[in-house]
Parts: sequence; C-alpha cells; structure tokens
Amino acid sequence: MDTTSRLLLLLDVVERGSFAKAALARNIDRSVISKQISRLEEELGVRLLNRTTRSFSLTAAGAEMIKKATQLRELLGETVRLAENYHQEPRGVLKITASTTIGRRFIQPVINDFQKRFPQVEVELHLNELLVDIVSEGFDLAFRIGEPKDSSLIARKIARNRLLLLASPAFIDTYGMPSTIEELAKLPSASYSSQSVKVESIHYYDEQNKQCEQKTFSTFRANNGEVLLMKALSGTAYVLAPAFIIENEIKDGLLIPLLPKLKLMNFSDMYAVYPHRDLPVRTRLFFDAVKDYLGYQTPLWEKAIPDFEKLYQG
Amino acid sequence: MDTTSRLLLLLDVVERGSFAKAALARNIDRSVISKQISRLEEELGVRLLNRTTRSFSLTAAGAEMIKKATQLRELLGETVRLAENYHQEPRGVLKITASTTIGRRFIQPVINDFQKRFPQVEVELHLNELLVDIVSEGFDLAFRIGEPKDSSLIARKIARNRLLLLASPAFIDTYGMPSTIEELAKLPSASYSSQSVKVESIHYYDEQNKQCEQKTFSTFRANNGEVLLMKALSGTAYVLAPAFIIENEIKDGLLIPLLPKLKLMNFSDMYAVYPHRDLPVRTRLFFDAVKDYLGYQTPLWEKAIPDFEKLYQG
DNA sequence: CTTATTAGTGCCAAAATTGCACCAATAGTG
DNA sequence: CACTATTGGTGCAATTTTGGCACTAATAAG
Repeated sequence: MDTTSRLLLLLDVVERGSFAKAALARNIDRSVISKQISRLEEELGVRLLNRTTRSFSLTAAGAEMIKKATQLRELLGETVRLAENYHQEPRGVLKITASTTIGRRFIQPVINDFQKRFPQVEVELHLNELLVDIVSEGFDLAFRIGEPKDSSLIARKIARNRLLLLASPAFIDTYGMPSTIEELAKLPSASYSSQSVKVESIHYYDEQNKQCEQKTFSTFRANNGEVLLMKALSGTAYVLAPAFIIENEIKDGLLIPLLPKLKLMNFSDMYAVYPHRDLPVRTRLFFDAVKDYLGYQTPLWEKAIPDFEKLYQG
Repeated sequence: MDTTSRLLLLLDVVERGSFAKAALARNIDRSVISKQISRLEEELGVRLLNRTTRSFSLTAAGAEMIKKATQLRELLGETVRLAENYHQEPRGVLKITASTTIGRRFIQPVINDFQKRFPQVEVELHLNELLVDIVSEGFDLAFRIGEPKDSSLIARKIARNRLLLLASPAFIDTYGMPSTIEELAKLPSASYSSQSVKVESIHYYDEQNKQCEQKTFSTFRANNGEVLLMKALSGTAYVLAPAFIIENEIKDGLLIPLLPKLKLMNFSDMYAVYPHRDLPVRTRLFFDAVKDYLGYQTPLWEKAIPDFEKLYQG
C-alpha cells in the first residue's frame, strides 16, 4: 500500500465514519487502518484527524486531503475503465444488484450460462429490495422495477411488467368468483410492497378507456414474490402481482386469473441500470445475455402463462 | 507498490526510454521494473508495451495509460504540496541546483547554517553549469545568473551581478597598465563562459553614455570561477569576471582592477528560480536565508572589494 | 563475428504488511 | 451508576511481498 492507496483508505474511513466500519467493509483488521492512517500522516507530515478515543474529526489539512483523495479516486477509476475498454475478452469482477425475485428467477440462470462461456469473469450478485447507490458501491449493473431517480445513471427497459389478479380455486370456492372490480375490492388481497415499489391499488381503464384506480383491501403485503404466491396458494387472499413472479402456477391450475376482461394498466417496466460511462466488456456482454434470456418481445415469464396475450386487455 | 505507483513507474520508464535507465535513476534492479510492469499489465488486463528483446514501443492502450499516469502524477504532486502548506516546521528534502561557483561560495554556507536550525530538513545540492529542467527533475530551488526562458517558472532577483576587469601585478608588469579599452582589448583575456552565460566582450557606456561593446582577445575561457582566477593570478591573462567570484584577491593586492573609471554595464543579475506553485515551508525559509546571507542592498561579495561602489561607475 | 546491452526469469534473503491478542478510553444502557 | 460493547491504538509473530543476484535469450553496434 502506498501513498495513493492510503489517501483512498482515508477517504473510505471518512466516508464511512469510523475506522471500524471501513475495516469491516474491506475485510481487514482495524489495526491495519490505524497503522496506515498514521503512516499517511507521517508521510505527509500533517495530522489529518483529531482523535478522541472513540471517534475522530477532520483537521483542516485532512479536509483538503479528502478533496484531493476524491479527485484521485475519480482519476484512478477513469484510468482503470479506460484500460478495460481495451479488453478483448471479458475479465474482472461483474458486480450486480437486483431485487431478490428478479435475481433468483432471471439473473442467476444467466450468470450460470455466462460463467460457462467466460470463466475468467467473477460475479458478485447482491440481492436486496433497497435501491443501493450503484456508483459509490461500485456496481456494474442493477436490475430493478421502475426507473431510477438519479439522472447520473442510465436506465434501459429490458421487459414490460404486466400485472395479474390471481386466486386459488379454494379462494374462489370460499369467496365466489368476483364479476366486477368493486366486488373484488372487498375481498382480502396480498400485494407486493417494497421500498421502491408499492402495489396497493388496481389501476385500470374503464369502458370509456379512462384511467381508474381501485384501492384494494390489502391484508398481506410483502416484498418477496415467493411469499405472495404462497399466500395466494393458501386460499386466504387473492394477489395483485407482477407477472414475473409466476412460474407454472396458472398453467397447473393452482392459480386462476380473476376478472380477465379488465383492462389493467402496465406497471413500471423492468429496467437494467448502469452508471453513465463506458461499459467494460463483461458488462456489455452480460447485459446482452440478460436481454437474450428474457426475450425481446414477450418476456420469458409471460410464456408460461396460458393465453397471456388475451388477459387483462379489455 | 500498487497500481498507481506502477503507473508512475510506467511513465518513468517511457519517459526515460528504457527499463534500464529507469532502474538506474531509481537505484533499483532492472528485474524489479520488469516484474512490476508485467504486473501492471496483468492488473489492467491489457498489454501496454510491444516488446522486442532490446527495446519496446507503446501499444494504443499503453499510450492512453501514459496520459492518465501523467495526470495522476500531477494530481499526486498537488496533493503532497497541499499537505506541505500545512507544515509548521520545515521538513522533507530540499533539492537545490546552482552553478558550481554560486553553489560552493554562497549556497553551501547557507545550507550549513540552515541545517543547524532545521535538522529535519535533508538537503540535496546539485552543482552544474547546465540549466536543468527543475520541474521534471523535482528541484525546489535553482540559483542562476540570468532569467530563465521558461515562463512556467518564477524568477526572483536576489543580487545584482557587476563585472570587473582584473589582472595580477605580474600581468601589469609584463603588459603595462592599459589606459583605454582599445589598449585592453589587445591583451590576452580569460573569461567566464558556460552554456547559459558567455562573457566574451566588454559592454560599457562611453562619455556620451551610449552603450558600446568591445570584443576581447579571449585566450582562455572556462565555466568555473576558480580556474579563471587562477589564470589571472598566474599573470598570463587579465580576467573579465563577475564580481561574485572574487574572495580576498583584490583586498590582498593579488588582483588589481583595470580601467576603474570605465562605466561597465551590469551583467545579468543573479536569480533564484522556483516552480510556479505554492512553496513548501522549507523552500520559503531557505530562500529567505539565502537573501539574508547575500544581503539586500549590496551583495556579500562586493563588501570584500575595497571601494567597490566607486569602481566602474564612470 | 564479437561484444555489450537489453528485457525477462527463478530463486532466496530481507523487508513490509497483516492479523491476533490485548489495552485504554468512552458512549450508551439498564 | 456500574456495566457492557465498541472505539482506536500497540506489540508481536506469521505471512506476504519485494528486491537483488545470477543467469538466459535476443539483438544492436562495432
């Protein structure tokens, strides 16, 4: 580790707020950080941090060094990315984040194939529902429902995301088959709800093709597709769910579409998100592989749903 | 050594033209360079150099990396200098270049005193007559006669530089005491001549205060004050010399001013030169110490010359 | 053709780094 | 108000990295 790395370490420590957090993030011992920061101070001949036994604050010199360290990190990043542009074969670590369901159902299979084709690429897949800062966390790609707000990112639609109203035969036995949306709204519903995506009412077009919204009687909310399906399969709620969480449940008759003549609005599309910069070869290739896997017109998951094209089209 | 240092190493290698020269300049083994450059290529995943067994050329990727490495070097330099601004006490290595005579006579004594006051400052004094590139060679200060052409540098006048016409009593015995400059011009002359400064004719003002130039009959030229004086002391030539090479020779009667009523033009002044940037504390303090030592009105060396103020003033 | 110089490699000693165990100080907690 | 957990710092031993030497292969120069 030399001066530049030590400056970047300092930046990391300051951004994370403590030696301990930085050590945790880097999987190194706290003592290493302590020693390296001390050494940096010695090299520069300046005290960078005012220490109390359990925390620190930046000195004036430290604040200046942080500014420079930020510039250094940026420049070094540019340099590495520039080198990556010259790669013929994909290489390095492909860092991906996705919501749990998308990751498990659609990204993992692509990764498996991708690593057969390109064994030199390491993959790191982070599944969580929260939108992470993909720039500062160093992600190459994110797969999400909905466009990100951050305009420093590029979002590419990779599939439409249609919704379904589904219930099990047992549910229909219990509550009867609803024939209008007003009837449906009185029945217990399970719906997808994460920090970024909340599906708590039904958006549809009426006979005059006017946008309407019908709030649902949501008795169960979860940010995980599998548990929503399990809830619906148990017969204790219907589910307003994005189509991509369905596997073979409809085909196998375990779930039945409700109000199939209703013209449902599409929900936010599925997007691939990446930083606004030249992409390394590995990222471009993986992005293409995902699009290939999901399909260009009809998303993969819709093919497992019988007569999907005719459902919820009014 | 990590990626940044390796990039700087690559830059060094490319600028110097070979692994061997870079190794020599850094006092490390060639094998180290070979290994580190290979490692850099491995890290970046790109071949940077096209090698033949005895030399190399840059690949396209290599050329890009050189550009970035240059930026990195600049930024890292700024960062270190910024830190130095926070130094209370002078620290680090003070790298000085001067012409041999200036260095030995005036800079070395200041260094001795300076290091007594500030033992933490290391000093590196490079004496040579050639104007080196003080930026790329990393010098803090240069002491030279004449302003540098490079406008990216700052030059501060630290002393005037008057000339003298001197001969030994033996010379005067042999050739007689000249009474006009035309007479003098026929006598054998020794004169200072380096790459940057050539003193091969006498510039003076005539009775009408008009600038005149009288070429000398120069039989001996050297870029070293001591040997010029030795030549003059030997009685085989008079010397047209800058005043600063005189110690006690005039006071002791070993050399006698010729044509003292002649109004000689001043020669280029003595300048301290430093890069156009914030100076570290050590440099500021040393600069002040030199000015203190040389004196603010009358340069130190002129005080050793009796009645100097009256000489060559017309 | 010979010589000298270049970059590269394997090996081993030396130097630096890391992680563990432990310490002192302190903020939060019951 | 004591107690616990967490913070940054230090000494020491193990590991990793580095640097230098000897040697090779290739080639430019004389």
